Amino acid sequence: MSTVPPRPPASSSQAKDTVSIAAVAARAKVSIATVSRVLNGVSSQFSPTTQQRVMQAVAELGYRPTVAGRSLRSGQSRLVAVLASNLGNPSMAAIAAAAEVALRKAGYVMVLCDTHDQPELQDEYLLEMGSHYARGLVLLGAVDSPQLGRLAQRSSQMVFVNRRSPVPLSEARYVGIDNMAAVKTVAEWMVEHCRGRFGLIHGDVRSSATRERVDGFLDSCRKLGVPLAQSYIRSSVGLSHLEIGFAGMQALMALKKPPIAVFCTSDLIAYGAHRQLREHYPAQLDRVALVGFDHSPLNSWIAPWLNGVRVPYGEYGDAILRAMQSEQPQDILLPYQWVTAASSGQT
Amino acid sequence: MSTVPPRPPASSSQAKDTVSIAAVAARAKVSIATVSRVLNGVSSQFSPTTQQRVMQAVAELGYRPTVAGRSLRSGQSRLVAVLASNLGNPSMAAIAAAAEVALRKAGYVMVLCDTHDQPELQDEYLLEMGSHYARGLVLLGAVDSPQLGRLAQRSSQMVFVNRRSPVPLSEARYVGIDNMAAVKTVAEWMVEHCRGRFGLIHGDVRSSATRERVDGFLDSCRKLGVPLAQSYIRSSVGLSHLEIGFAGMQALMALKKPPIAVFCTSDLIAYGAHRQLREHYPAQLDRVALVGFDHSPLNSWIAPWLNGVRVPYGEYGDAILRAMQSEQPQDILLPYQWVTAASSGQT
DNA sequence: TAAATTTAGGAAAACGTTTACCCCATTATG
DNA sequence: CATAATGGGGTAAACGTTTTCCTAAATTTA
Repeated sequence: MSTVPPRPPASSSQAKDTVSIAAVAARAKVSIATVSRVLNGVSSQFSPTTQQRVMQAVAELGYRPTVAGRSLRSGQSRLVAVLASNLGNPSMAAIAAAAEVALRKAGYVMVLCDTHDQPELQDEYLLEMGSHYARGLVLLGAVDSPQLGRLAQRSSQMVFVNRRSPVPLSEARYVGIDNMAAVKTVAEWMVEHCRGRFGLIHGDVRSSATRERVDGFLDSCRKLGVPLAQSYIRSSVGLSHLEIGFAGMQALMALKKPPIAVFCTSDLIAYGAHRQLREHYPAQLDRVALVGFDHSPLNSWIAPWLNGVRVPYGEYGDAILRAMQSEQPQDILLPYQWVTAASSGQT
Repeated sequence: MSTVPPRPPASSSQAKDTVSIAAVAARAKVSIATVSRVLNGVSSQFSPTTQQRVMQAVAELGYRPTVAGRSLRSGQSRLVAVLASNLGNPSMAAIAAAAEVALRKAGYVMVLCDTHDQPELQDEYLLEMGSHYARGLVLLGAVDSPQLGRLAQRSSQMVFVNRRSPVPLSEARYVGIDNMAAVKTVAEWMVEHCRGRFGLIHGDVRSSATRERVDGFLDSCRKLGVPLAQSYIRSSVGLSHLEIGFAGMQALMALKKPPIAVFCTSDLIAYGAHRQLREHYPAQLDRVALVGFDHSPLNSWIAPWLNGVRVPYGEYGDAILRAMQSEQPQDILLPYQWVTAASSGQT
């Protein structure tokens, strides 16, 4: 890990047609200070003529403040970094897209990074964004890394999404789903529809979201009087969610009494489980109910057989923005929705 | 459209713990010029002791050059903007993710924007990125807009991806698929498997990619002696690809002699078509072959029934980088792959 | 009318880099 | 030995903003 990033590659030549604030000032026959003040709306009032002259010069020259000068002086920027742990995951991509819209509307510019769940890469990005004077850091699936703790008390706001901070922080902003309540709904549905004959396939428990879902689900089952035997709980480390589902379902179907319903802690896991059934247990395809978590809009088109908890990815954007801008650090838990295969038909 | 963007929101206080090049120079007991030169590897050699003193000071202080100062001085930055026309489209998200990895490896930082296919938004982003001294502009589905032409001869490199520049440019860099060759393969397969009994559902022809695919396909069919009747060609404007597929398939199935194979110019359209069959013509579900274009890795898991052209999204990253960095503007056509439902099982 | 207060706007100092221009010491060349 | 060439490294001038002082004019108050 190199401490100092490379300099920008040399370009042909400095574009000299850039119009600076000095040019505007000259054209409007005022000082550059006045131009800056008018544009930033600082200092109570100006004479109407001055204001108008400045605005006209700005319009005529097509002036737009250079970001570098501005941030150098002010020590701030409009950049907000979103560090996703895995952009290949459609749900993360959906959140990133929603964040982009919300940030854009608030005047920020989003920088999107993929940490690939690697602490070194996350650190590299954290440092890089620090040197950009990034206004905010949105961690979409944070991993534990040396810089994470150090940057906690920095001026830029950190927001943790879906996965809580792996290090204890004094100021923790969090956006996510009420996993506990959601899996309680799942557990109730499963108990009602198939007493005792259900299983669980989950992802890596190092993710706080997965942990909450697994623990909450098992806990709810216990409280409902239908505790889950260990052999009906499956996972694997080092595999993708798709493969975890594929392998997990294989193990479950090999049991003496295979489940007739399976809760998968993500849609991707459910896709994998479905493929296992389709390829090796086609007769059971319609008899084993699958429950996912995410419920991408695509599901109603290509995976209508999937029940699950719908996570409102579209609402993440505004929520992230609110969490970032709020004076006091706060948790935002978004409302989820329970979707059954029967009801998912309407778009 | 406001010409001048808002200034960054006021923050609590300027973080004063930032370590500048001056601090490094003081600690190493050299001038700041020397520090800069050592770090940037400019000017042939330094005495080993100097070099070592500087590096040690850098390490001890954890120094990292401030981006604003650097780009203000040099008129360049390591930012590369990717302007996507619709991040909700999984294939665009996939390309963006691939681009991020490639750019990152080359020392760039990706800024991701969603233009929502709106010229005004695209212009806004183009201007914004200009004021960031963006090193490159990657247009992932460009639309025609006033600024697009003006920025052509700018210092930052423009790369058009999948959709060619809507305005004639002297220096056009393009990355995409060889649509012509791909649809020829599709046409041949369809003619061989179902003489004359096939249809076409396509998206908005304002996209050059769609246009190439439609024209190429029809042309290939004609050359193969099986021209396509107008009633077997369907599209709709203003709908999402999913809905276009749904509606298009409905129209095709209502024909006196419905097709037994349908070419959809994108996977999403094929998903929509499949849903139409599933919901309203379940008896035909296994009898009508669908051909898509994209072939997301998810297909083998949840849409194994889909044939199609696989677009190597993973390779877009490197290709975009090459196109951006190459001295001479060039087109890069990536190799595609023909995938049939039968063979898509592996992976 | 003179003094006190407000107001509009200019001059200049930062912000953190890179780099053109030096100067000094050392070595090579005549 | 004198001079030219070289290498190492310091000084200071940019880059384009924002903002702190200040000043001069305009307004209010006594």
